[in-house]
Amino acid sequence: MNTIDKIQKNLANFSKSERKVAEVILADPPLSIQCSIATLAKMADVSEPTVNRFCRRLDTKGFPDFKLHLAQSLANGTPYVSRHVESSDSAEAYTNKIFESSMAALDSAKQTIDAQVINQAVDMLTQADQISFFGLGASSAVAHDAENKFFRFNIPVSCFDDVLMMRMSCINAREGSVIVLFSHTGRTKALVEIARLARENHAQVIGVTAKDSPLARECTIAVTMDVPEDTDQYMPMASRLAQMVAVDVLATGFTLRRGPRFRENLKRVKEALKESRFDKSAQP
Amino acid sequence: MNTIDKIQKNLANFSKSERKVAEVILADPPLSIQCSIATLAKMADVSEPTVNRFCRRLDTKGFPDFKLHLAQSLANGTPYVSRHVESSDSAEAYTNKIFESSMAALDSAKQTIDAQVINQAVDMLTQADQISFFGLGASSAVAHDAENKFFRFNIPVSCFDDVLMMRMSCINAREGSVIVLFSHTGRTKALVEIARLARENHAQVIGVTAKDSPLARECTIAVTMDVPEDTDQYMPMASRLAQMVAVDVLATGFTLRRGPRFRENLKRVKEALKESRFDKSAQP
DNA sequence: ACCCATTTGTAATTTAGCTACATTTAAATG
DNA sequence: CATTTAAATGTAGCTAAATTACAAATGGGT
Repeated sequence: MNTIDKIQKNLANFSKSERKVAEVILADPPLSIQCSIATLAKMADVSEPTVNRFCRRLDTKGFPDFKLHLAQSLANGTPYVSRHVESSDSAEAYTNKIFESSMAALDSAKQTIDAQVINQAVDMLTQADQISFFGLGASSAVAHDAENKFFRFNIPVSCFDDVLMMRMSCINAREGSVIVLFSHTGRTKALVEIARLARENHAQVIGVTAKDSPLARECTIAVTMDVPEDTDQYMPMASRLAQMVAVDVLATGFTLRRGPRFRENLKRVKEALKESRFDKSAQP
Repeated sequence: MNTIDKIQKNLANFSKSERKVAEVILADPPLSIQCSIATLAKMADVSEPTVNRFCRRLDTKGFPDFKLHLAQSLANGTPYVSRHVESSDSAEAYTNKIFESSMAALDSAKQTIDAQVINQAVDMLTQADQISFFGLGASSAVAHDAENKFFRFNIPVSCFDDVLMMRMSCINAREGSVIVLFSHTGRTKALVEIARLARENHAQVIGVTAKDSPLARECTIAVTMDVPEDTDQYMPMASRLAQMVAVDVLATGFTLRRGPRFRENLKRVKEALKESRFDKSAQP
């Protein structure tokens, strides 16, 4: 798929001259796509047809076609460097890497999320009398974010990042209660128990978590996404982002389902916030 | 940035023939990048130089360069339809659109963030005796997230999403205190006052906020990013994501600065969490 | 209706990329 | 170790694609 990866993978299969071409391209891909075949050949110290043959070996029609493919690999966030942060990285380097890997994670989440499940979850949320958001650790921020979002919809919402409070909340759950649980791994024992407890008390449970995890199995609906977690970091990064975007998706589905009159209400909430702000034109 | 959007936006500015070209391209962008200038001219029923002029009007060097830009726009899921959610959208449609616009927002943030400023902020954070994270509204979730992240570093951290608590915290600030403020607009009056108060009490203030905003001016260091907020939504979405990634960047810079022994400590924190999880192999 | 500015097309020029063939290099076999 | 043969690389010529310069046409404004 990715042309850069493809080149790197085939490095061994290339001939000596072709490898020279590969190295020149890998050294600075963005430069390469601006070069003509002649300049690139000169840079790699090979002949033009060698460059052309190199392109063909990568299943492209020729040099221009190869550049097109390469350009796509370089587009929008697709990192052309290994996206793991190295201890020698400059501020610019790790900043870019983290942004790029975050985008890649969202792309992966997007590709693996099931719109059908989103639809069911939105259904459930729109029919809820009351919505609670639970998250522990890194996911607690996501739960807070969800509370903030759904609070604007003028329905009873609550949010807990504490197991005991979650428990108490579950015990008081009713038929119309919907509980949304955020967990990257879906293996946090406490949360799995919470999910079970909630269902025993007839609440509906939506889990935003890993596929086929213990938590997913305990939920009424499991919104699952594949997020490549950068395990080198010892900190969950990408998963919270994906969960937050999932919240955005659910919130958006919610407003769409509620219709235009409801969106007017949202507008009023936003207007109400304006007073607390400095005017954009005024220079304080 | 995005070439497709650029074409659509400039449709009105184009001349009659140029618009013909634009329409042919928009009708099937993937096809266009495979065409030569001659075939594209024929398809649009214009002359070749007209196509060339069209390309130049979009700030490209010529037709081949334009194709490169177009190819990038088409890459990795970047939608070549407008990414605003419509009320008629299916679950799949709005899910994709939200993920895509989130990625685009991060890309924009990445391009406008200043690594030099990140570096300064990391410097400041590593020298802090104590770090506090403040955020109101949608940014409160970001502040919580930051607290969670920096808590793992085993330094005194706190987090407030309440103006009164922020005030009290500022009054108790000392030389070594670093306060990180999150605000998308940078115009929330309360937060600007907090920043001033903090500085009056000799705390160092890092603002993750909008460029040239009142808040940015009150801070010791302002980490600013351009994030195209989808104002149709009446809810901040993209900005929180960008802020969270900024937190990741700062946290990463922090660990890198602290060196390898420090990272060992992080590993231990992670190991400690394992006990509270279901084993991946065990099927409960 | 005429003039000027803008737009569009034609034809020529330039440049880039590709093909066919020659040369070199390396490998394999007697 | 020599010789043959296949693979790899380069050279030169050719084709097609893109650009430039200029001319024709269109359209607004006086």
